[in-house]
Amino acid sequence: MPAARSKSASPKARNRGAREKLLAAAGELFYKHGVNAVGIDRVIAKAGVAKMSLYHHFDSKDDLVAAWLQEKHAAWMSWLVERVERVPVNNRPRELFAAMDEWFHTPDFKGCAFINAAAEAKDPRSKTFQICTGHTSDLHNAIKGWIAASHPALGADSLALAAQDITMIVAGAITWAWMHGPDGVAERARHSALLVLHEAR
Amino acid sequence: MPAARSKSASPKARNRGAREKLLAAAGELFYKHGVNAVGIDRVIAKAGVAKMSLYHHFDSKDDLVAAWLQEKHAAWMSWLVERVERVPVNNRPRELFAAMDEWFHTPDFKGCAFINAAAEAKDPRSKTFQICTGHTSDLHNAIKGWIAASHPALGADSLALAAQDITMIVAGAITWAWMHGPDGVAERARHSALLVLHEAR
DNA sequence: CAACCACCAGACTGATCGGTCTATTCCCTC
DNA sequence: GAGGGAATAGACCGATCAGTCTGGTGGTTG
Repeated sequence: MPAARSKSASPKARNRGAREKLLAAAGELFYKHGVNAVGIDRVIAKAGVAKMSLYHHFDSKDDLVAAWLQEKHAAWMSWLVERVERVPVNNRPRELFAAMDEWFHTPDFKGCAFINAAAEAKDPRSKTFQICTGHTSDLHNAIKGWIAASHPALGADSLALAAQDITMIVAGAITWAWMHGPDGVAERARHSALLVLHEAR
Repeated sequence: MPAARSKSASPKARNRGAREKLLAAAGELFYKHGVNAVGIDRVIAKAGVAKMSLYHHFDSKDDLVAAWLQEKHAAWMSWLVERVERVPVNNRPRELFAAMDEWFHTPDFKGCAFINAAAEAKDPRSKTFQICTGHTSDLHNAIKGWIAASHPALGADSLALAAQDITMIVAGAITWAWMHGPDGVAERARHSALLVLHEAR
């Protein structure tokens, strides 16, 4: 969750970093209000950046949206992976839901940016939509890795199915936590997921 | 799923039904493209109705959106209830997922209109958002009723929790089916839900 | 017949949309 | 110190946004 603010993404670090400011502002606004509800002018105002700087770094609004989602995807996944994989392999499935619980209680939590963005995408073939489905696919793969490590006896098929089940449970929990509040949601999801996992063979 | 086309909603049935045409057109467009991506002009063009007729029946676009969601909520719930409750009580939990599977494979399926609309709502206190959360709450209650009938030994607390678990699983399945395609998704969700149900006490 | 009412077509408003263009300034590197 | 690239402010474009207003049509009802 905490934003990784380490090094400039620009190859040469001599500019004043309009790109980073744009991505940060766009991220906040798009996540909070939705992609279609936020105009270019509002983004550049929040970023404190000229409009031409935006179109210098990005081809279009869609391109900015895609870049934001790409970045967010990388940040979110690496946060989760780091968070989950610092506990022993056997505890990782439960740790996933501890991480979810923490995330759900973040002050600015507004559900899954990728599910939300996918809901606004005009075309399933758009880059935006592809990134969104890629996000859930990557999450599915990460979960598969974790339960493979904690349940080495599972065959490849059961593994993929159990991982899908758990990914769907996580997706439902995120949606529920956003719409009805975060309390206890991750705990319920963990309960369901561990049942699935326990029963897998 | 099939639209209930029975009687005119207007108290006096002598008009030509611009309101119904508007709700039908708005429903199609809003569900398919998202609320914020569809303008008033497109709605009235599709409905074949004058702009003033829209503002005669609805106060604003938000009001039209709310009316559409209300109507859709009522239609969807009554479809599901009718579908599930025509099988014996013991089969109703599984029948829920048979209904989901059928719905997921509908040609124009684009996920849950209420989850999608909630993602676009500008304010959690808006009427739109309230209808969306109300929708999932009503679904939760319906599920609670079904598992109460099929598992009469369950206490009130376990009942509510199990129903929440299953509602979250359904929500996750809807999202997954929309983003990754409908095949087999309901089957996986049913599997998880029946585990939850079997283990509830 | 006259009043009424739902409905129609379409012009119009002010704001905002995504995006382009010009002109200027700053700073870094040859 | 000259050149170049990244940044700036802000005017401008046509399109579209939600919403208003005028004026007219046709059918129903008193």
